[in-house]
Amino acid sequence: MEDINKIEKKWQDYWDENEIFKTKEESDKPKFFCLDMFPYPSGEGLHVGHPRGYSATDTISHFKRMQGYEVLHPMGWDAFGLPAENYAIKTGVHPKKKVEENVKHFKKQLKTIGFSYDWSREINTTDPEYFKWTQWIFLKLFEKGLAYQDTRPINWCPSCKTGLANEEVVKGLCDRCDTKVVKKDIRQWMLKITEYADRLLKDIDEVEWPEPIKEMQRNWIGRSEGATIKFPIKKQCGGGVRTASIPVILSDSEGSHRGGGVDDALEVEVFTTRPDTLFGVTFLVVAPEHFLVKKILSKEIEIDNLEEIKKYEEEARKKSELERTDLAKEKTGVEIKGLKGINPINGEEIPVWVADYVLGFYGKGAIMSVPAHDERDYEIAEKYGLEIKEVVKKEKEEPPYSGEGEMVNSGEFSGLSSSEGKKQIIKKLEELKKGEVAVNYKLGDWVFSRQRYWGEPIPVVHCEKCGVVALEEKDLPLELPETEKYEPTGTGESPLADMKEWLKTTCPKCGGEAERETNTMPQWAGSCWYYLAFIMKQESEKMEFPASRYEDAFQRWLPVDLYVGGAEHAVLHLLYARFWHKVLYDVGVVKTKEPFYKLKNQGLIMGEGGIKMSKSKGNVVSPDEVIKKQGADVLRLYEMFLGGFEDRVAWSEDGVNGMKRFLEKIKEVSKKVEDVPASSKIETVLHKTTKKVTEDIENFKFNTAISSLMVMNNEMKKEEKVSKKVFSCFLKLLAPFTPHFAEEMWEKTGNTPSIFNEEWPKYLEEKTKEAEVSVVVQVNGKVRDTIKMETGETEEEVKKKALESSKVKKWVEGGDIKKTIFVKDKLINFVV
RNA sequence: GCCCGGGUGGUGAAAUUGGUAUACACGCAUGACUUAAAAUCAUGUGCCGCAAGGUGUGCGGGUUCAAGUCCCGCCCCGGGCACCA
Repeated sequence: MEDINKIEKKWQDYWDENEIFKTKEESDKPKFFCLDMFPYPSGEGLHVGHPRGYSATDTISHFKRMQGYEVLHPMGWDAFGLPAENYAIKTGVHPKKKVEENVKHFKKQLKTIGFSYDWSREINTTDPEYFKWTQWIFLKLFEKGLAYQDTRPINWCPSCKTGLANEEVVKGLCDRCDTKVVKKDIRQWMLKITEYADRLLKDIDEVEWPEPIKEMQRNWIGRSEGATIKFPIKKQCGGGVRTASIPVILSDSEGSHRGGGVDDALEVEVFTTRPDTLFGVTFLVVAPEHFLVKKILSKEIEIDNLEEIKKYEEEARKKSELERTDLAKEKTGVEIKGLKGINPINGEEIPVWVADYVLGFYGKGAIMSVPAHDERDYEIAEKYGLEIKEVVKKEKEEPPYSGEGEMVNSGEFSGLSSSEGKKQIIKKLEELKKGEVAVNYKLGDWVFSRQRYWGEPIPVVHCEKCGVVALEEKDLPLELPETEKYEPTGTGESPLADMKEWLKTTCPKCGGEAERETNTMPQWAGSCWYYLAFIMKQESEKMEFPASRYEDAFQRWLPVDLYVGGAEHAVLHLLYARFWHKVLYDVGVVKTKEPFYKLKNQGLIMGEGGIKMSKSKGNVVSPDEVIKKQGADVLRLYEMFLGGFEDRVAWSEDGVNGMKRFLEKIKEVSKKVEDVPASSKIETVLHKTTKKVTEDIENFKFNTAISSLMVMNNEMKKEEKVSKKVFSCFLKLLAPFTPHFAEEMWEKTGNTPSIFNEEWPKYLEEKTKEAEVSVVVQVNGKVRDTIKMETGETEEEVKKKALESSKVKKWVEGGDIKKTIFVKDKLINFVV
């Protein structure tokens, strides 16, 4: 068994020494950029999930190289982030040191599997040489006004002691540690990803990605078209004496003085996608966070039921976002008594409510309620006995009817279609200065700062005179200070804030005293542009400013032709990287709109029996073990064979053994290889197999490609002598899956290494057809016999021969043949 | 609730897109080799039936000479989204 490891090592060294897989920058060949999502080098090392994706890209890289492409197939390390830092806190070992160790281990593991990476392009996000570019891109974002500071309540993980981006919060929990996320007011750096929302949405149509991932990005961006509409708010005087109440227009106190005109009157603005239902509005609802509620609580606005509103607001505040958005719970709300809203289209007075099903952070934090045509509004209206007014003709459905249709009870707009009505009502509102066309997004700006040590320092200083000043290109990289204290403070300040010496600096603008920014970048920063780094990092050269020196290389290699990784990054890395790429496009650094042309997600590998692999269950399979026992090729082959690439699959120890057997059988066949002409039968098999393997690799159907290689091997096994020419072709087809084994067999059967310098076999369509075919004979659609015929036989001939068969006769006798269906070389069906 | 996937032997899975359902592999059974076991090799292996034959791709209908594949109505599993106005 040790043999296998030795042989594999032999070939790995051979490839290294002869630079077989090194990407040549000067090359006339067409390019192919084949990229894996680079790993976080964790202390645990590789698990079997990693090589699944990596084997696929490696197979494709070999395949493309043999087809005459210059392939860029690199690997690197996404090494900033919490695990190394947490380890440092526990042990005092500097994260840098831990990362170095982990990288070494990871790299060794990957090398043992024999992936054909061009290691001269290895990159690491924590190298100053690397992150000075991450910082440089930040400077570009800052220059363009896309990076800004803000203090607002953001998601805060009390366990990680840092702020989080929206994308990192899943169902109210921190994506990495599952701690309940809370809201916290701290100073943050934000990136204006919202400015790119439309382009991120539009351009996703142009890339070849799995549809579910595209859909997730579309949903996350969440564009909706509609209108904003302003509802004036009036106070009803006279408290409980309703009949005597006299409406008075309230002024907006933010407009300072009372008694002004209509312009500074208090208004509640709402966002709606259905302006066509404006006549059906029977009440307004504001979120508990709405400024109207704030004004009521601060007694700026007097109402009749302050206590009730106060209580409701308090309760809403206590609820987590998760509880707030739990669809199953019954909706609640309280009327704000003493206030009325005015429908701008018809002057109708309507009640105003507070309810926590309206979310403060979406749209305007307030809605116009149309119970006849919205489920949520309907629920509230039913519960509290509010008016329900139908304004869209429905066919037969029970209320609420939320579809579109002919407008009714809508004054001059009655009779219009919803879509036409939308336009006309918006037009009318614009004339009245009470509304306008609006587009709303779910996507929020990206909370970009983290209050932790192990990340890229944000390259700006705070100067008393000049404010926030960016560092200059020549001052990069801005490195992290050396320290032994990595603990997060938990106060909203990063541990860097305590490092006085590092903190103190001079302002690049005025030269006066200044302090450095103490927040660091999130882990996503480094992975936003790493694919570019692989292009820049040629021949192990350092990546140096200015950016313009890489223009030609970017032009040559972009976009990434194939990108493979897990689906879990759908709205994180894959969205962030697209955003940065578009910014770099605007800056003129890159010339393609999108970074990754084709994306494939590998399915999860489960443990034996389909149970999730986990340490606690003790069913984690280590790739090292498999390699040691069976060899890297068996591991690779098995991971490609065990199911559809994108499907979830379960590991099976027995299945692994089957792969080993397959390779042994090939060895047996190789003993029969001689310089003899190929039999016509095996010639056909070869052409068929070549066709199948070529097409299957292109379509990511590795499992069936391998099975067709097994079929071919079984065929060769039946032959007395195997033609060397045929066997050599077979090895070439096999090589992308089991590179070491193929190389060894290649040499053993008298060829000159490397097999990867060979051309990919071609097939001839006409040679994939067999001389003899078996034609199915059916009677009334049921198979009764199969007959051997020469390929291309006519209907007459087949019919004649078919009717000779006793098995067929038996079923045809005693009836007339009413109809005969004939499919050439396949089937004949008699209808009796 | 909505949007994607998917449901085929004992198991992982194939099926050229309407044309022999279960390729390939695992497992199992029997036999050979062996003192024995493992490994290996050979043969068999959807189900019912001694056989002829029947039957069979989640369930119920339909179209067709012919349906795993197309149409209609359900059920189940996986993933995503989910009070987004």
